[in-house]
Amino acid sequence: MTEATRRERLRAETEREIRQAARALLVERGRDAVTLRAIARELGITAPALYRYYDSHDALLRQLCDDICADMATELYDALAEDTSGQVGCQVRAVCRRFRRWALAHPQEFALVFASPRDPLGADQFGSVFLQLAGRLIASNLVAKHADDEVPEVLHEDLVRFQQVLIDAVSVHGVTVEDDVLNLGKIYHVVQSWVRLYGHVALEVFGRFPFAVSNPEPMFDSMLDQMLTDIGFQEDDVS
Amino acid sequence: MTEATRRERLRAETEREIRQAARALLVERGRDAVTLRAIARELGITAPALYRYYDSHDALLRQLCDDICADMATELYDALAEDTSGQVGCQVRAVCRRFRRWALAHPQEFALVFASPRDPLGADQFGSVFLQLAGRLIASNLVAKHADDEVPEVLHEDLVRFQQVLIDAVSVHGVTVEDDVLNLGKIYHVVQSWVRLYGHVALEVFGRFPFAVSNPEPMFDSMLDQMLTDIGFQEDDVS
DNA sequence: GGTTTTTGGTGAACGGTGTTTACAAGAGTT
DNA sequence: AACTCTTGTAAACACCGTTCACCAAAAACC
Repeated sequence: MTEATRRERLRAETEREIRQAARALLVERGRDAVTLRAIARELGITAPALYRYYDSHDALLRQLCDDICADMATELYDALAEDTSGQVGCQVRAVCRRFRRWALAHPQEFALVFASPRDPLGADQFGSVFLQLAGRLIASNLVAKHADDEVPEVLHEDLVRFQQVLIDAVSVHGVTVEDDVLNLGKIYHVVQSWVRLYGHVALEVFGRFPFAVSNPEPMFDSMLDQMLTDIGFQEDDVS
Repeated sequence: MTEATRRERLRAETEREIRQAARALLVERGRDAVTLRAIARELGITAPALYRYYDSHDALLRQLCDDICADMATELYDALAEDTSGQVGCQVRAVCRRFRRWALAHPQEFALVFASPRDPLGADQFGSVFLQLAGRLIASNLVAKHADDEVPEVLHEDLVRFQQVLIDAVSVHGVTVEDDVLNLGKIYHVVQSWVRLYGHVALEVFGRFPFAVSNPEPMFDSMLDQMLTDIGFQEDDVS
C-alpha cells in the first residue's frame, strides 16, 4: 500500500512526533520551553538524536513556524467553507473572525509567527491563504468603487506588484480577473484592511490596548463592519 | 550637593551600568543575548552579584522594558515639542511618525515591549504618553463631528471607562475638558487610530506585509492622513 | 548467506545559561 | 576596636545547544 520503505515510514513517524512534542511544549510552556532536550525527553530518546532530523534548534523552530502556519491556514479555509451564504462579505467576515479566534486561542503560536523580528514570512505558507482570500473577494466585488487616483502615486509601483501577485494567486486556482476589477484603489484598501485586522488582533493578544477592554469582541466586529464598508461592500453584496 | 550617601551613589551607579549593558546586549544581539553572565562580564563582575540588584533574570528584563518605555516616551515628547505649528493635527502626525521611526530603529526593543505575550503594559509607562497626547488632541479638537450613537452600545461601558481615564490623564496636567467635547464617538476613533498605527508599525517592523513594500513611508503617511481625516481634523484645525 | 554500508541511536564532553549557597572583604556605625 | 550591613566572590547544581566517537541494527549488495 504505502510506497515508502519501512525505514522511511519509521523516520516520518518520529519526525511527526518531534513536531508534535515541540508544538505541545510551545503551547503549554512558551517559546523558551521548546528545547531540544525537552523534546527528546518527551520521545524517550536523547537530544543529539534530534540532529538526525534537524540541523539545529533554529531549524526546528522554523519548521515549527511552518507547521503553525499550515494549521492556521486549514482553520481559515474551514471557516471559509463553513460559510454557506455565498456572499463574499460574509466570507471575509468569517475568516477574519476565525483569525482572531485562532490568535486568541494560540497566543504563543501567534507571537512566534507574527511578532518575531526574523525573516519575512514565507509567502507559500500563511501568504497563500491571505492572497487566495483577498484575490477572491476583490474579484467578486464587481462594483469598482475605488479609483486608482485615490491612492498616492508613490505607492503605485508597489501596489502594481502586489496586484500581479494577487492575479497570480487566484489564477493558480483557475480564476481569472480583469485588470479593471482589481484596480489599485481596491488593492490599497485590502492592505489597509490587513493593517487593521492585524493591529486589532495583535493588540488584543498582547494586551496592549491603552485601557482594559472588558469585552473586545464587539469592538472587533465593529471594526470589521467599518473595514468592509471601507473596502466597498456591506449589506449590498452578491456572490 | 547630592543627598545620597557614598554607598547609595555607588549602588545607583552600578545599577545604571547594569541597565546600560543589558540594553546594549538587547540592541546588538537580540533578546536571547541579554543574559546575566553576559551583563556581568561587561561590568567585570560575576553573575551572582547581579542578584544584589535584581531578584531574577525576569525582573531585570521587566526593568529593561520600563527603561525602553521611558526612553521612547521622551522621544515622543521631543517630537511633540519640536512641532511649532501649534496645530494639533501636526502634533499627532509628528508623534506618530516618530513612533514609527523609533520602532524601525529599535526593532528588538519594540518586539520586547509591544509584542510579548506577557502582562499588560504598565499604564504609568508608555500609557502616559499615549493618554496625554490622546487627551490633548481630543480636547483641542473642539468640533464634535462624532456622535455617541455612532458607536455600538455594547462598547459604551468600556469607552466610558476609557473616557474617565483620559479625563484623569489630562487633568493631572492641569487641563480640564467638558464631557461633550470628549464624547464616546471620538474616543472610539482614537482607539481605532491606535489599532491602525500599531498595526502598520508592527507589520513593518516584523516584515509581515503580504508583499514586499519597497518604500513603506508613503504608505504610512497615507494611512496617517486617512486616520486624521477619520478622527475629525485635517487641514482645517486650529490649535 | 555473508559482507558492507547506511541509518538512527547512545554517552561523554565543552562551553554556555539561571540560580543558590557559603563565605570573605570592605564600608559604615557605635 | 568591635560589630553590622553591603557587595562582591567561588563553587556547585541542573539545565541548555552542539559536537564527537562509537555502536547496533536495518538495508543493500555481491
